[in-house]
Amino acid sequence: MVLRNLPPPLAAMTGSGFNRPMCCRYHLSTSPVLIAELFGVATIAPAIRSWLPRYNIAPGQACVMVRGLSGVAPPPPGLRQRGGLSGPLASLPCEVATARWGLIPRWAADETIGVRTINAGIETADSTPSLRESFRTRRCVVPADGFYEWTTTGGRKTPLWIGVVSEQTGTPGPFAMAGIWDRWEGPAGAVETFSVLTCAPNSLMAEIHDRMPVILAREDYAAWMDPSNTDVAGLTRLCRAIAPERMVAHPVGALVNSPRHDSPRCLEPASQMDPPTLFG
DNA sequence: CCAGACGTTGTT
DNA sequence: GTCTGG
DNA sequence: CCAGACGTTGTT
DNA sequence: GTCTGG
Repeated sequence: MVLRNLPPPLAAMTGSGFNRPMCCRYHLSTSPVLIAELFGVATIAPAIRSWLPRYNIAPGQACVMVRGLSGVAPPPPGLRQRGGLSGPLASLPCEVATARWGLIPRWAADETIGVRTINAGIETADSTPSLRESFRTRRCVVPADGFYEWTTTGGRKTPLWIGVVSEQTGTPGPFAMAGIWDRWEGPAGAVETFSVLTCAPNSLMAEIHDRMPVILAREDYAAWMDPSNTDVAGLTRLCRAIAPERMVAHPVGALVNSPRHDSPRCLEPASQMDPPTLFG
């Protein structure tokens, strides 16, 4: 394999491991309030206001999502101005809400299907029964500050942190993974869940995996989340890999391996010798 | 028609 | 709910 | 994704 | 080895 897009030390330690689900851990340290501000979202669900920064989010856990609201008129531009609402979603009624990672279709007999719907391939999202209705009418974005992937070299597994460079600032910052959601009525009440869409990888991600999460361009947020948008072909076209130049990756320590560890140390760059061996 | 599945990934 | 298999 | 469990009985 | 929990 030719490794062109990772820095040489990173390229040297990546191996061929292409048999895992995609994007199964991620990091969101930006607060929902700031996400709302950056995205131009007017509504924040009360339950999400107590969200604390997370550095190691795993499937099955409560997460943050942004979704379009049906039957709510957008505020007129004047009111938008007075409310200080700007950003890519200022013209679309949206809310920042919470949902569990692992989509449970509304018709499911039990919630066990949720362990297999962490990701949804864009190639089949509009045809497969579990995902089709959500793809057509219940699209969302899942804000993140980074995600993790594991790469195996000579039997040794190394976690990588992967970030996305903001077009505004030129530095890694919050980004939006494309998702779909549903609401399932369970014995203990309603459960809202989501799945992260995946697509074919760009050249950087291809060194690590054969899939990558769909990361939306800011100018596409509103079209993606508009519940009245029925242009399936157009929606599908939005779900393509972002440019590799907009991604950064570095190895991190084994701390992140356990979902019980959830601290800023999970992000800390590790040397390629990490974990240290007896003889360095 | 009913019954049963319904997902991701890749299968080194 | 919606599709496939029988 | 990784870590960790992986059984029986029956149930204040 | 395989499944669940996080």
